[in-house]
Amino acid sequence: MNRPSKAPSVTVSDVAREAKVSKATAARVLGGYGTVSETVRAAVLEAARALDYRPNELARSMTTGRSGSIGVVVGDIENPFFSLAVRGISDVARLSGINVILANSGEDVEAEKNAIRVLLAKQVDGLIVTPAQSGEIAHLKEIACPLALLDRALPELAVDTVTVDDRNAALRATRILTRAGHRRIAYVTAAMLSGDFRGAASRINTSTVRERILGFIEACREADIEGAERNIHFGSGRSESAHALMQRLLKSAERPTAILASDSVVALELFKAIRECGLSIPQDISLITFHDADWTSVTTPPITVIDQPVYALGKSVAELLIRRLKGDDRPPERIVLPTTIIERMSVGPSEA
Amino acid sequence: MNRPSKAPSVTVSDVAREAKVSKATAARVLGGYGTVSETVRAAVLEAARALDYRPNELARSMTTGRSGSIGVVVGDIENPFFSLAVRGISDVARLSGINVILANSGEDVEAEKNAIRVLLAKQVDGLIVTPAQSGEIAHLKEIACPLALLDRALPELAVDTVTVDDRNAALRATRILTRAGHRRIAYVTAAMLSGDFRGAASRINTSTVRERILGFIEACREADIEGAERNIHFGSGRSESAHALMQRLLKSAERPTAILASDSVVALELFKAIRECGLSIPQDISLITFHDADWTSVTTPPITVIDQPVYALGKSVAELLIRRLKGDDRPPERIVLPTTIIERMSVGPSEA
DNA sequence: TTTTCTTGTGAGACCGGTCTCAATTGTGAA
DNA sequence: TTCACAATTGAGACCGGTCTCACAAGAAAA
Repeated sequence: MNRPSKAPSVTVSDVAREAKVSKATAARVLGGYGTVSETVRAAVLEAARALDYRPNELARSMTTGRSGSIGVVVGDIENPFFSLAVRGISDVARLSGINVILANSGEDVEAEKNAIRVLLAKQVDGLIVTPAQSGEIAHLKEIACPLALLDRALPELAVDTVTVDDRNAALRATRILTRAGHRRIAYVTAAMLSGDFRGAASRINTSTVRERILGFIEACREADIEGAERNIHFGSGRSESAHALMQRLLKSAERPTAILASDSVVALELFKAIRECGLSIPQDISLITFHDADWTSVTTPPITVIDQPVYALGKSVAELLIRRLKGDDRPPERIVLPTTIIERMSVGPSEA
Repeated sequence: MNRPSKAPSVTVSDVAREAKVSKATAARVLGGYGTVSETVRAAVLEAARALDYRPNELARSMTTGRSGSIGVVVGDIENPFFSLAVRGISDVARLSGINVILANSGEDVEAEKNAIRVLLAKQVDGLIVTPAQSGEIAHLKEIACPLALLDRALPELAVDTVTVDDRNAALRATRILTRAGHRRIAYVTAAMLSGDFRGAASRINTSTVRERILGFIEACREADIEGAERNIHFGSGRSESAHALMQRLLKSAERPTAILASDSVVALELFKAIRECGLSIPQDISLITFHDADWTSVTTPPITVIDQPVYALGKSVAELLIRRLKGDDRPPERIVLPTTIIERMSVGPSEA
């Protein structure tokens, strides 16, 4: 086995010769199209078995124009949020006999562009993307095959989109914090901001980020907290700089008494940073995070989370995309899935 | 944008016509092979730009026989162990301009067979597999392209393989437990066992599982613990039945005072089950797990783990496979990466 | 100046399938 | 018995690239 060189693969012609029929006929039974008599069908099948014929999907795709696979571009496959969503996508795809080519953008637009280019060159039938940045979406606009957006909507892009009710989720979560008496509340996200923020949330194009911020600000406003915009911290992923940023935040005189984290990776980093600073949850600081990652229930204290239907998120985009692949041409749909908040033990009353 | 129907894609011929050269010449500059004069090259490039030519990777693959992509079949992409290994693979692949088609086997042999069939039909240049079961490997033997094994070796299969020193790791971890005075120690793994076990570890074909068990038994033997074989529990994944199995284990009269878990997913389930049973770590029960998953350091108490170089594991197999893709034909290599144990707070002295 | 290489280019086969179209045969209807 | 029509089958074009081969032209060598 394992001859790295050429695999003298068996083709339809070989099978046809063996079965003593024309290439066209053999192709018909092997490809499962057209009409063939039972006798001939049996003969061809037998010949195929004898020769151990395996169809060349590439050749098939070339003529049909369909490759039977979809491309998925996510920010970071290591983030359990995406792993789970991808599972949802894969499961649905498998049921339709479609397979998934996965690409990682690392939340970098250039990598994203490149991944899309490669996937398109591979003739994927459709694409599911979690756009890394909001500013640059020209490359998404010019995609000539069905496209669906996962978790992050782009208002300028009229395509199938599945998100969660981020704004409302952020609003409710923040309210839990304000009602516990907190007034110095920070929102910490891994998202990068292109350009300057200065409170103009409407300028943020990525829906997920914008909506959450709007919800956060709204809750703060309800509680008469001013300048909530200043407590929004971008770019807090798993990097060195992010860690430093968190340390600075936690050690500042204006240290927040409560934090809302945009995903479980950020939350875990925050959790560690909080501990490193000798602070404790929820006495010194309260924490709520998006995504009910599996570890959030086993920490001490367990973390209050915004439970997003992540698997369903993946499942839904995949269904939307596949439906479109099958020729459906309704106007683009924007599905918003509901979230629930699981209150655990990481929120305490404000000391201040 | 987004016409789901036909994309009247621009071909080499179109570019050739536009540039007023032959198809062969246009193909030469577009494909980057052969020799072309500067003038003509510029003209073709210009025409390609004007027409927005995008190569059809499929067509290219068909003639060259190489698809420029490798297939990766892992047990469960949701398991952080695999996500991280896949990251390692992707990163290496990207550097070589190769992309990765990912498939999930769900640790099921039939799904694995199917995934491999599909990937092969898509003409992947090589395969990286984490074999789900040890018994059935016929489908792996007959793979006609370079194959590399990730994390699990198969002695009968002479192909490039990268694993960790499972036996030694299990040995050292178990010793920590025996030296703390534990005598009722359980090894809990998600692996399924085909057929009966009855202590004949040598009958287990999957190296990872077998080696760990051997290391575990060896350590028990060193400490004069008899019947360690009876304390090995298979099939403890994330399923309902697994949960029931854990509950039973923890509530039995012969409840172990220490547990070694085969991966972080199993460990997390165990951690929850232990808590549900009203037991505490490390007072009532000690716990060590394979894989330094990120959450293991934030629980109370933090978990002692066997730190596997997961990213390097992925990186190495990918390098091995790609080297072979490039024509290297040395005999198959079996790389064993070292592990280290990170002692945290989940191991205490035995009460018994 | 003639011969021998290079170098650049075009024509056309080929990869392994799908699919159109025409030809052949068999069948029930007229 | 004759004809329209359905069912089967084969021949060959085609998808969009790559690649071999022959040939022309200019450069270097004799």
